Amino acid sequence: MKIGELAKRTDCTVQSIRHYDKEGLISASARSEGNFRLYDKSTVDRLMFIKHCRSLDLSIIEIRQLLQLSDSPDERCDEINRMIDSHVIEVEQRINDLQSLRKQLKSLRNSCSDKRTVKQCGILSNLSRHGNI
Amino acid sequence: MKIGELAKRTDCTVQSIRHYDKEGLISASARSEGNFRLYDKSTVDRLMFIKHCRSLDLSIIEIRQLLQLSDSPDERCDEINRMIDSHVIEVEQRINDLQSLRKQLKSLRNSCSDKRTVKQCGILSNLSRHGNI
DNA sequence: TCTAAACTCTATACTAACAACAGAGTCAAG
DNA sequence: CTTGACTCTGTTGTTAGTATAGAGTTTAGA
Repeated sequence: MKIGELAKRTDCTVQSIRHYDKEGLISASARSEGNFRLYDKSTVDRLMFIKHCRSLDLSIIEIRQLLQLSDSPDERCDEINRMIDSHVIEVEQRINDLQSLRKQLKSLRNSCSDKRTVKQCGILSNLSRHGNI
Repeated sequence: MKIGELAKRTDCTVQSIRHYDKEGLISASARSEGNFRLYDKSTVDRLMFIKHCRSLDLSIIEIRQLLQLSDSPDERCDEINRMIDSHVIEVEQRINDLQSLRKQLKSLRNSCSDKRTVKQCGILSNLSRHGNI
């Protein structure tokens, strides 16, 4: 099948498929006479796997590792577990950062009511606490 | 003062100051004979303001708007309030997304114990639920 | 006065994961 | 045999810087 059909079947854009191709996550089983990428249907599964991983925000590098690991079915899967563990930690760190950011923004927002002028704006004056901008 | 001193006083890197300069957030009051940027001390405050905004994850575009607004002290500050409001909403959206992501990753992680092989790995098999990769 | 170190300049490439083109070529239906 | 849909490669843009390269400037000490 050509790239357009693969895109439809997996609900990916053609561009992102080409991107994954260039990054080596998938590869065309052949090229047509006119140089079109030809994929076989196993690529649909592979691409769904990639999509699933991306939806979990795994990076292309991490996905490449997973795909490589799946080629060594008899090795221990510690690496996979570790990858997910460290990913969870990263996500939790980002959540914490954002929650603290949210707090700061909320308190900043509370320092001004609507219907003031820029000159009186509590937000602006808080943002420039130590001097005139 | 030259860019190095400004960097020290504000705890910014020289590069990022040049970046803000290029983006029009600050500007050198003059250039030395040898083409070095010369800043006056009001720039310290302006740069601290910018740093503060960046620490709240406001974009350079938003900061530029704030700086422009501060030049019109008698206008209403609605825009500023709205900017912060929408920023809070964005942050909250990102937090929600990440929390759902965290849940998925946790449950994925629970599908595999350490000390299995890749072939038996619950994580990998979950990631490729609908076919072989 | 000379020189070496420290500083600064511009310009470019790099980061992640694509999206959005341009300009060209290919293919299928009518 | 043409037209429209599809595909190709390559380039640029996104964010907010960081990290160079290679050149020029300034300052302190000998």
